[in-house]
Amino acid sequence: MKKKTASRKDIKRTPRPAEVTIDTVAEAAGVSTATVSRFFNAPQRLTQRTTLRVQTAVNDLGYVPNLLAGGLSSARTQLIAAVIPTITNSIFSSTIQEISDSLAERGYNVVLALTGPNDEHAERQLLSIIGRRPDGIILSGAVVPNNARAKLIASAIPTIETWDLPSDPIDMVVGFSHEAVGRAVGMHATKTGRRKVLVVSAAGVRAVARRHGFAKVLLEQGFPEPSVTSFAASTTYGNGRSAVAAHLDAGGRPELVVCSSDWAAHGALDELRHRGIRVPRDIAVIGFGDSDFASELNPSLTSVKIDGKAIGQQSAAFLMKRAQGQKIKERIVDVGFELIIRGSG
Amino acid sequence: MKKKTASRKDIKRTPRPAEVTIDTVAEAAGVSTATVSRFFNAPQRLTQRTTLRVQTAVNDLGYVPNLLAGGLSSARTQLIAAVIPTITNSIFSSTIQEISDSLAERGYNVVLALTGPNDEHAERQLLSIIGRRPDGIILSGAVVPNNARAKLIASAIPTIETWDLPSDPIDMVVGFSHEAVGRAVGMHATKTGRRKVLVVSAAGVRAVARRHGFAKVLLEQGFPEPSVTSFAASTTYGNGRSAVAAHLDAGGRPELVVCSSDWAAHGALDELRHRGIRVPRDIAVIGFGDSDFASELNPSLTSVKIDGKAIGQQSAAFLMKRAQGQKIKERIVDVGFELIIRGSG
DNA sequence: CTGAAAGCGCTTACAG
DNA sequence: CTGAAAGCGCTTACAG
Repeated sequence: MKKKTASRKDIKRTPRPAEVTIDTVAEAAGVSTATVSRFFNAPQRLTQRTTLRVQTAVNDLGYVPNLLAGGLSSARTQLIAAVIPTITNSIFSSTIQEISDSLAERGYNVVLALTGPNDEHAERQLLSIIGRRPDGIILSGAVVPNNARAKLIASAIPTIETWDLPSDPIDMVVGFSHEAVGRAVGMHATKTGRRKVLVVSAAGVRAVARRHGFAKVLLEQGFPEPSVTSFAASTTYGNGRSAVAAHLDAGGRPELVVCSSDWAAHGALDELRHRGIRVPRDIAVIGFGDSDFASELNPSLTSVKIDGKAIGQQSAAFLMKRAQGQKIKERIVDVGFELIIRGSG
Repeated sequence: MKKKTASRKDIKRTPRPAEVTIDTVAEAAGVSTATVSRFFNAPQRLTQRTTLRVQTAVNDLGYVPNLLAGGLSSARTQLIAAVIPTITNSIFSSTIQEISDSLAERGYNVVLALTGPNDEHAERQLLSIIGRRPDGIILSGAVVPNNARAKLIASAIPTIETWDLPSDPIDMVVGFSHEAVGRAVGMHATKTGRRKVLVVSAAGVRAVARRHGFAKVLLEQGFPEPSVTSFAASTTYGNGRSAVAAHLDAGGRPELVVCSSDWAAHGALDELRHRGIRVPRDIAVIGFGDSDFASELNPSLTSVKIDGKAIGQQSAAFLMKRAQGQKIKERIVDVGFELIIRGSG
């Protein structure tokens, strides 16, 4: 015996809510779906008359092409993945902003992978990102677990490591040497004769690389090894204040405070002023990042400028070249950095 | 006569680079593609023996499911779109971070739409985002052009407007009243008897709403209308300094400086100290956002705290409810705010 | 618990 | 310049 429901008209499957598809548009315009597709992807191939008819149908129906279907069909998703540790206070924002801005008019969007606190989280994010088959992946400051790294390579998705110069690159690189930054700051410190140094630093690999480059130069010049106060995440204003306060309270008498961010440097400056210590006469302060406020402080802040926007531009250019099937000979670009010496020492 | 190329073996189309697909895995595991699909989406429906076979094949082949195909087929993309003006110095970061974090383990990713400087740019970003058929759209601080707004509504994608309480919501809302924030600050100002006020404000609709709420209370209490220095984008440290400097240089003698961001307030504090003006004795300063450094400043900064993380949590909860097909009765949530009175007045 | 097969909404090589 | 039709890699209602 048939079920009651089986006797109802022709309902076989639970129907999806009707979507305006390319078929709807094609029918309304009296053309084939191929023509509607060309209207969006190769408009120069249509006659004016055809263009007009499709345009009208598209407008009337409010049609928005389904990019999932398009991407699946064409193997181009117009999606760029940005892999960063967190989005909050990210020093990489300018790079991502630039990538988004410069690729937006070609229809690209940026999808985020926030690798977060641990490897499992990072791994899961990376895998789902690979599953979305982006046309490019930008890695900035994120640690890629080994398994994810292998799948990344196997995926053959154009990948750009940025804000660093990895010794064993996955694919393309647009960055600078953190070690070299540390050495440059170290040269400056030794040149100005500041022997006793407090370093306020994040614990990430890149901040540590800067710290090592810095210490290396000091030791080479016969200076004592710097004191270090380390913080798990990127250093904040409060970190700078408290690190300086604790160091001084413990009897430290530094001649220079080097911070892994301008925020921490700002905090250091304020703590020193609060204690009536003169900058740079008694103690010099150096930051990192050359934030918008660095030049506005009193005294203005010596810092290391990284051109995050240029990193974004170069990365976008790399991806567009790959998208056009061009080979890239020089796949590693060192954008360098600039030590900007200002009033703080 | 046949073309030469036509006689070569069976080449009909330019083949794509071979991808490891669900078919590859199914064959290797000796099961159907349906079973492989279930391995990922409904593992509890498989026997242990089957699970093991599929698992092995997946590992051996390094298979990563194509989420475009999955999304197209299931009409669930596991993609959440975050629509914000810019990613640089975004006050909305905490909200997006929270959404990403809380939805990550369910396989969701966040795709960005940076609406940017003008309506055309915003429109294009929104349209391509709609084309990606996200399972939810979070709007924060972005202005949605009318045409895009219509398509958004037509798309039937669950949409949440955040960080505001729009009078004519698109769908769901998780935010607070900027007007009410302004009034609260105004009440505080009148209570403390500060009659002459300088407002340092961004020109965006929300900053302006706060400013209006603020001015309204002052006028109602018989206080004079505040002076206003307005900036196009969100206010920076430098903006705060220069606005205060210009105002004082022009002969202004305010008793209170209200800023549309903590950064500007920080700049205002520094400019006042630089001029030997005591805070809060001579002039009080109030910020907005309760940034991490607000409580660390000297004097500590009075500010308005918005719980951006809570906005993200509530938004994620809304989306998950919708994803499970639940109806939401109360679609507008006012998360409120908190005026935190500290040392600066 | 598992499989065969239809279908998701596009793109594109061919043919005309 | 335009169309018919195969194919992209999945999911899922049915059937067994």
